[in-house]
Order: sequence, then structure tokens, then C-alpha cells
Amino acid sequence: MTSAEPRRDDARSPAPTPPPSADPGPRPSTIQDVAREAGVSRAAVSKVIRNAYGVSDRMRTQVEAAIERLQYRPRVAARAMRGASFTLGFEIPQVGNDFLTMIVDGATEVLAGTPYQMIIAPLGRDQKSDMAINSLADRQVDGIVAISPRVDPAWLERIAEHTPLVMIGRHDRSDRYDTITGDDRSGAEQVMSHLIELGHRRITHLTIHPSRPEPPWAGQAGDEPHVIRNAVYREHMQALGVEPSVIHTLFDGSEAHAATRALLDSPDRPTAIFAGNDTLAIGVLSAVAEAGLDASDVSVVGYDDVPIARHPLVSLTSVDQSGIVMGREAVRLLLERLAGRTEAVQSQIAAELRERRSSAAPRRP
Amino acid sequence: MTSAEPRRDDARSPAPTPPPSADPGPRPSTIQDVAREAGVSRAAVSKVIRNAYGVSDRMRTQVEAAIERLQYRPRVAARAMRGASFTLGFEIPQVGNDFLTMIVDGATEVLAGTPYQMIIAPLGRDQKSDMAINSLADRQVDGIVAISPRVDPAWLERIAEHTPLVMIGRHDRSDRYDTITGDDRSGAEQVMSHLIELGHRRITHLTIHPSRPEPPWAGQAGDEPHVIRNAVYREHMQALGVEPSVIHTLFDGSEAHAATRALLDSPDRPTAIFAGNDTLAIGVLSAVAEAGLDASDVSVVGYDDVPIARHPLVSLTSVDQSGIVMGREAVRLLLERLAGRTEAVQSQIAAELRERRSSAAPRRP
DNA sequence: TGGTCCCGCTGAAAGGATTCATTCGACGGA
DNA sequence: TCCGTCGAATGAATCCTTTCAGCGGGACCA
Repeated sequence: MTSAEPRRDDARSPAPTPPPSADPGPRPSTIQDVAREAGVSRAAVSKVIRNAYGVSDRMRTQVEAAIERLQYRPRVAARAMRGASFTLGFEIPQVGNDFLTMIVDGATEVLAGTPYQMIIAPLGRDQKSDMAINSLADRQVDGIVAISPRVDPAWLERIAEHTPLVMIGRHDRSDRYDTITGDDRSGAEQVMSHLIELGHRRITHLTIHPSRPEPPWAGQAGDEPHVIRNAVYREHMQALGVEPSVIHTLFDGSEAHAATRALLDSPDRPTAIFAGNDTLAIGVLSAVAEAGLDASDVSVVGYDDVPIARHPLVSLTSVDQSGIVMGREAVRLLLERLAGRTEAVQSQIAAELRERRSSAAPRRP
Repeated sequence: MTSAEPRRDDARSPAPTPPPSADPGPRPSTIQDVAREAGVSRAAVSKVIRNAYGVSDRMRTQVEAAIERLQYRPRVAARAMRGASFTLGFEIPQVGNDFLTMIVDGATEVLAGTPYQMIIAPLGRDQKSDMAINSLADRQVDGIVAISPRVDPAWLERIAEHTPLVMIGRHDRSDRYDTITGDDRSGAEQVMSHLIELGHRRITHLTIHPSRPEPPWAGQAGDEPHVIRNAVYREHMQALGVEPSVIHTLFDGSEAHAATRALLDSPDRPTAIFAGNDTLAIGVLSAVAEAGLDASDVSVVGYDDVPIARHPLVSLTSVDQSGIVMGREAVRLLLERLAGRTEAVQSQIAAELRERRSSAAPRRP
């Protein structure tokens, strides 16, 4: 452990600059400086940099030259006070999560060529989704994309009053913010049909902890994706006449491994595990592999179809709900709002099972 | 493909609000509103929210009550104009990259409990690192962490004149910005010694494309991590008296798979592949597995020791340079700068090989 | 030739918070 | 009783950009 602790060298010289306090350095130039340099008014410079109407070619040239000479860059904070910040904020609850990464990638595609810059607010430790969303709103972003099923819809509507908002993974409907969802019901049904057709009966469902305490708005507004997947699982088990077996773990996959180990050691271990998402499924797979078992002992199915699922060493059967498309769509909806749309939109992305080698017919049903 | 295209429903009702333009809604309350509500001056409210000196208990209580009643939240843009934005910006060239994720995780740890919020600026498509760094600086973040070996050091120093800057993975020294590096020389040496001790001779090195055209500051300022790893590889091959074999691919791993396939089909295929980082190594492993080969046919070693490398199905030998520690250190350095430090610091993190099952003695040396 | 209209450009106000110099009030000491 | 002091609170200036009303002058039309 100590070996990973950093070693530090101070810079060779005590810095050639006045040592006292942090020197402010030559203060970056402002629009005023450019105006003076180009011999025009501030308003004129403003029009040039915003590409606004009413500027002659001669002036544009002059101003652009001045900007270049002074290396001027407009301060976003100052712009945000009157106009726009040209920033779209993404609230991402878990930076490493591959599904969320796909969403970001899709968004990046659509953002190319627009004047908007994406910034991501990852959840701090002990930080809740609403705090990160607030923090984006405080920074006056022009639009917010959030992935947080567990936030009060009324609170979201209040945010959406002043900042366009797209929520991913919410099955509720709002008149003020837009939503994008996968078809969780269909996806989960495909998983269960697939496993049952293969001959599995003892199927365990691994999912994330439910919200505790149950929030007051639960249910009244459509359920979280994981809740729907769980419900579909239970329906199918009931139809089979088999007792459902559900295990709850943390969402970051850190408990999935241990939970699966315990499950595999239990007297009548399942022949298949349906994990609520791929992060969990990867943890499940590692426990299965460690126990020296394979797909005909214990089949594993995930949800989201993250890139690593395709890897031949992993080859995880999973449900593709195209995070890329979700990300594209999210930005598109935001840009529409910024262009003036006021009616809310609900957008649904299809789900499709990708069968791979992690699921197979059970050896001993 | 079309199945993944979104389906849209418009909201049931045409919105209960005035349909014309995007209604501005009740404008969020300002510090002025709070002052009026609490019957004090703006300056007083400002002192309360900044926890500044010179406010009586009575006044604090009054103001806090007003803030609560009005749901007031200070606008960061306005604060940034005079004071601080309480925001630290991270330039992350590739959001999905697990090594970069580790850095973010480490940073998040240290940030907890401070008043600073982290925001990540991912690289847009066709966006260069310096554009993302600029975009953070434009947003008046209080400090920047960047991971971009390929940026002009002179330009970086100009940025660092007004915004504290920590560069990760740069082996140059600056008097104005801080750097954090892994011990790339030692790490690469451990890899090569490991492979050679196992009995490998025909070792191929897979790395990312060199900068083209060669930037004018190359070399003068210490090399990029990948360049160092490559150099160490070459030295060891020369010492062995074997012709080096280096393959260059894109950094996102998208070409590693195909490049490896071609390599495996070649007449005298290597018995080991040293990948410049784990993202590449994962791609290499997938090609090796697809070809029905294992570690005694072709050993694979990566660099960074990302979490998936530990997965029993992957079990990738890799060099741990503790991204977590790097992230922690980066924030610590930034906080020190914000507290007034002016001398530059170079910090180095140790590298340690983690041997796993992806490397083994060659079947036929 | 006189009146309109449009274009290019300017000056001043606005936006929300912080900072700093100043005022006010209370209290202690002489 | 008066003065000096110190803490609490305030008003005005400031940060940088956009917005908007308005101004001068040339082109166009009648």
C-alpha cells in the first residue's frame, strides 16, 4: 500500500515570479479591451462574437483581428448572466458505468457541430441525485439531462420551470420535463421467456435495493426500471408456479459477487440468474467462474448490453436498450426545447435480447 | 436497427400554461429578494451564505429562515464574477475509460466534505484536449485537472497563470502547473522482465499512434507515458537481440482487436503481446480468445490495472499505477494551490505489476 | 426636395453576487 | 458625561457581458 503513496519533488527554482501571494498574472482580456483595441464599442464586439445581425464586413475583420491579438475569450459566467451559457449539463450517478457511458457517447455525437459544450456532474460521495441536479441548475446550464429515478417529480417540475430537463429512465409523465425510457417490460419479458424456453425453472433475480424509506410519490408516477423488471420476473415465476427468489444489492456491483457466492453455496442453487443490469451481471459472472461453473450449471443474463458483454471471454446474454440512441435522443429533445418547444415529450426506446454464451440449457433441470 | 429508433408521444394535454413562447415561470429568487424578505441588506445575506465574519446570531437565524422560505439558491455565474465558482473541472479525454474513471473516483473521495463541486468536460467529437481545457477555463472553474499529454506546455503555462492546473501523465516540469505521473519506466521494465523470465522472446508491443505531425515541443519536455513504455520495450528487445515489433492503433481500443487478429494470422506470430494500456489489452484478449488460443499460446499483459482486469474470466496481468491515488493527489494539489501555494510540485506514483492468468510460459518458445 | 426606412453602430442599463469603505449603536473607561 | 473602541450592518462600486433604445447618415420613393 505504502508503495502507491506519491513521492513529491518541489520544482527546482522557487519560481521566477514574485513569491508572496498567488500572483494574479496578466488578467485575461475582456470585451472592453477588445473594443478599445479595435476602436469600436463593446456592443459591437458582442455582436461579432455572437454572430449577430448588423455588423459590417470591415468591422467584423477589425474586431476579429483584435480578438486574435488579445487572445480574447468570452467569460461564460458573464454571458450566462444575461444570455445563455451554451452548456448542457449531464447528471451521471456513476461515472464508470458502461451503460451511462453509452448515453454520454450518443449525446456527444449529436452535440458535435452545435455551439454547446457538455459538462458532467458526477455524484459526489454522500451526494444525492437532486444535489447534483441543483448544482447544474446553479451553474446556469441551458439544459439538463439526468438519470435519476429516485427524485420527487414535483421537485423536478420546479427545476424544469426555468431549465429544460430531460429525464432518462423515468416511466412517469410530466407536462414540464421530457422523459426517455427503455421498454423495460418487454425487455424483461424477453429475458424470462428466453430462460424458460431453455428449460430453466429455478431462476433467481438479482436487483438493486429498493428506495428506503419508500418515497411518498412512489407508484403514483410509474415505476423505476428495476422495479418493473423485478415485477415482470415475479409474474413469470408465478405463472411457472415457482417461488420467486430475489436478492437486493448495491447498484455499483460491489455486492453482486459476494451475494452470488452465497447463492451458489446454498442447498438448492438456481440454474439461472437474471441480473437487473450488466454491472451486476459482471459481478455474478465472476462468482460463477470462480466456483468453476459455466452456463449449463448457472446461466446468467444481464440488462443494458454494455460493450464488454460482447467480449468473447465474457459473452454475456443481455438486453440491448441502446444507450447510444437514448443519449442522442436526450440531446435532440433538449435542443428542441431550446428552439422553443413547450409541450412535453415522452420517448421510448425498444429493447432487444442479445443471446450469447452466458445462457444455455441447464445440465440438470 | 429501426427497432431501436425512439417512438414519441406528445403529452396528453397542450400544457395548462400560456402556450405562446416558453414561459419564463416564476423567476427564481435572488439575494435581493432574500434581503427584502429578511429585512436586511444584500451584503448581510451574502455574509450569511458565505459564512463570513461579522454576523449576529439573530441575523443569521432571520436570513436562514428567509432563504428557506424563498428556496433561494445563489447563482454560481454571478458568484464567479467576483469571487469563486466553487467548481473544479476535469478534462477527461474518454469518458468510458476505466483508468480515467479510477482517477475520478479518487478525486471524488477527497472532494467529499469540501465546498467544491466536480464537473467533467468530456472531449467532444473532433474536439482536441486544449478546446476542452479552454472551455473549463471559460467557465471560471477554480481549478483544472487535465489528462492530456499532447498539449503545448507553453500554452498550459498560460492557462495556469490564472487557473490552478494539475496535469496527469506529463513527464515534463513546469514552474506554473503541477504534474502527476506514474513510474512508466519502472512499470514497463517490470512487464518486460516478467515476460522474459517466463521464457518469451517474440514479444509484440501494441501501443497508440504517435502524435502526427510531431509537435514542436516533443521531447524537450519529457515524453508521453506511451512513448516511454515503448522505449523501454525496445531497449529490452535490443538486449535480447530480437527485432522489436510495434503496432500502432487508435487509443479507444477499437482497432486493437483487428490488429491482433492480423498479427495472429501472420507466419511467425508472437508468443506474447505487451499492450500499452488495458483498454488495448482487452481488445487483444478478445482476438486471442476468438482464435481459440490461451496464455501459453499468446500471453497478454496490459497497463493500468483497471477493475475488469481482476475479473476471473479476464484475469489480465497488468501494471497497477493506482489511478485512485492519482485522483486523490490531483485534488489535494489543487486544494493546496487554492490555499495559496505558489511553487510547482511534481508527484510520482509507484507502478507495480499484478501477475494474473493472461501471462504464462510459452508452450513452444 | 423632403420624408421614410433601413443599416451600422453606440451608450447605458441590466443581471446577481461580492467587496470595501463607511456608518451606526452599544459599551467600557475616564 | 463624554470619548474611544469594537462589532454589526449597510450602500455603493465592481465583475463582464448582453440587450435595447436611439442616433446619424445614406438610399429610396414620391
